[in-house]
Amino acid sequence: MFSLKMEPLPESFYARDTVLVARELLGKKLVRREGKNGVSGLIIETEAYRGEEDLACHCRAGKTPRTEIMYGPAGRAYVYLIYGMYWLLNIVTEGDGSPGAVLIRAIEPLEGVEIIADRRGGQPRRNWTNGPGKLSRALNIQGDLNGTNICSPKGLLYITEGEHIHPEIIETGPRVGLESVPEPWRSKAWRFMVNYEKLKGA
DNA sequence: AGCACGATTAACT
DNA sequence: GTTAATCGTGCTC
Repeated sequence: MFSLKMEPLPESFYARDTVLVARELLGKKLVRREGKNGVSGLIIETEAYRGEEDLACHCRAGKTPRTEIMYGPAGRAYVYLIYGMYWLLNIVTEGDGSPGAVLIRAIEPLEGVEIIADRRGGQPRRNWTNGPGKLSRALNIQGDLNGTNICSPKGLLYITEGEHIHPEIIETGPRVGLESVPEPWRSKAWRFMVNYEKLKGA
């Protein structure tokens, strides 16, 4: 039986305020398709990066070859390499010409757990996908996915409805790793997390 | 052309 | 708590 919940979220979901999209992505299901294999997880942590004025956003440098994707239509993957070895997955938000993106920081594995276990071998389960570089390793997300349209049902990467998250188990705080970023951007509470222990207990 | 550094992670002491 | 790994990007010369 075909389920509407399997449909990727439409571009209109992402073409809204970046901070709102970051919050609403909690509980959604991130799906990576690789041939006949599928790996997925529930999004449990995100961060918003919005506009050229946000000195933590790569867009602070304006439109460059790297940031160009964030100036285009919403619902595309912005994937970039950091520290020469970790790929980080973002989803482009806002409208054409208004740059912004949501960093996916952590997921809870749902499907393809054996594949994830292989790729994250040697690590305890709780450390499989609890960081942006780790989840990219688990889902085989690399630079070739930069620019991918994540609204396509046949795509290599997309997001569907997942679980409803009760507001009481959502936590917020400053974004991670911005020690050298000036205020007020360093302290903006644009990080959103699901308290997963409470989620499982619910 | 050269350089400093980063939205991180894992392995150290 | 501390630190190495490793390279694309944006800025300076």
